[in-house]
Amino acid sequence: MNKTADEKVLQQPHNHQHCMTQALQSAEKICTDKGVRLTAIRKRILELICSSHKAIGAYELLDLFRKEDMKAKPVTIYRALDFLMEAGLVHKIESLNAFIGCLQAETQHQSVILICDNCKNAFELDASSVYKTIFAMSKEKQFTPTTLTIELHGLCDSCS
Amino acid sequence: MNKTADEKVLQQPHNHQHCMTQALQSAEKICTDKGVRLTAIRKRILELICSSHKAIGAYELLDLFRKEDMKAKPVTIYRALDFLMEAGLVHKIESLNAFIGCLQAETQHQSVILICDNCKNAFELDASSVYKTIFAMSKEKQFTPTTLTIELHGLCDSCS
DNA sequence: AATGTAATGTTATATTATTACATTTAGTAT
DNA sequence: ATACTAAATGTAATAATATAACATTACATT
Repeated sequence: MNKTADEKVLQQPHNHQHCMTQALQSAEKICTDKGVRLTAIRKRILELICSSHKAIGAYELLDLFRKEDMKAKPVTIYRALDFLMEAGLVHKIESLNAFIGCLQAETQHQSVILICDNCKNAFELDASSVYKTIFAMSKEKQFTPTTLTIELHGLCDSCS
Repeated sequence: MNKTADEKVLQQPHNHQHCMTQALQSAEKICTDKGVRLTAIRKRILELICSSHKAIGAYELLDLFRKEDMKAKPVTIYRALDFLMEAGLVHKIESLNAFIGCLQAETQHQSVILICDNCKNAFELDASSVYKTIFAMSKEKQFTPTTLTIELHGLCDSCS
């Protein structure tokens, strides 16, 4: 680890404000299309998640959110997370019990999540071919696949 | 779901006693080779895990183990699980917070875990090619991979 | 038998997540 | 505008999963 964790974000420096704006716009569009409501709480929690590319835990989110809404409880966060995941705006990283914002929520995608164990930045890599292979393998075993989770831990460029 | 969950186990009926015997023999061999101790607690917890192919939670294990050792505590189980995972004898299913015995602990393997959401039976499918692809993809992004988790939920042959 | 290390015992607590039910809010129909 | 309805949120409690810290015991080596 010869670079500081935040020296770069993800693979390359980027205008993070753009990520935020993009995520929020996608959220509005997706919710409108689905006919569901992106309420103030849900929107704010999405913003908090998307404020970095680091995986964030539900109780970390709660701490942040409480600064603005003292009466927030764990269930406030979990409800919002459930909604956002259902809408495809947020993904849960199972191996961390933490959450990240999705940068491609409007696009159908099948991805591997790369997780840097040093800086906790996590990002998705499209891996449709891998999905295809795994689904085919499972069907050969008479398995009917539904959800595939692929998480790769390691060190990102900045942290290695 | 037109068959009962236990009508068949995994993909085909099998002599489950053989799985147990095999797992325990592997465990002895692996521990001897590594120079670590398969104590009574560790062995018994491995047996409990391997008594079926269903993913089992730590507290379920605790309940079972307590029938034989009233003074067992959560940490008793977690310590044994840590040991068994370190030895490659048990895998954690991250998306379930549950554990399964490994049927090929002595062999180097890179696998996808197929998890039936009806009967909870889980089994590994070798997927080296998929690992290769994902590792290569990640390296292209200057990511240094360590651990890859692949979990496929769905319905097994018996339950679909 | 004395020693050092690994394993286990014991208590407490941290972390993650859900259930149940009351109340409020927002959209819809009248 | 008003009443109705369903969705969202408030609130309290608790369930489920996991770890920390320190004391004691067992085991292998000398």
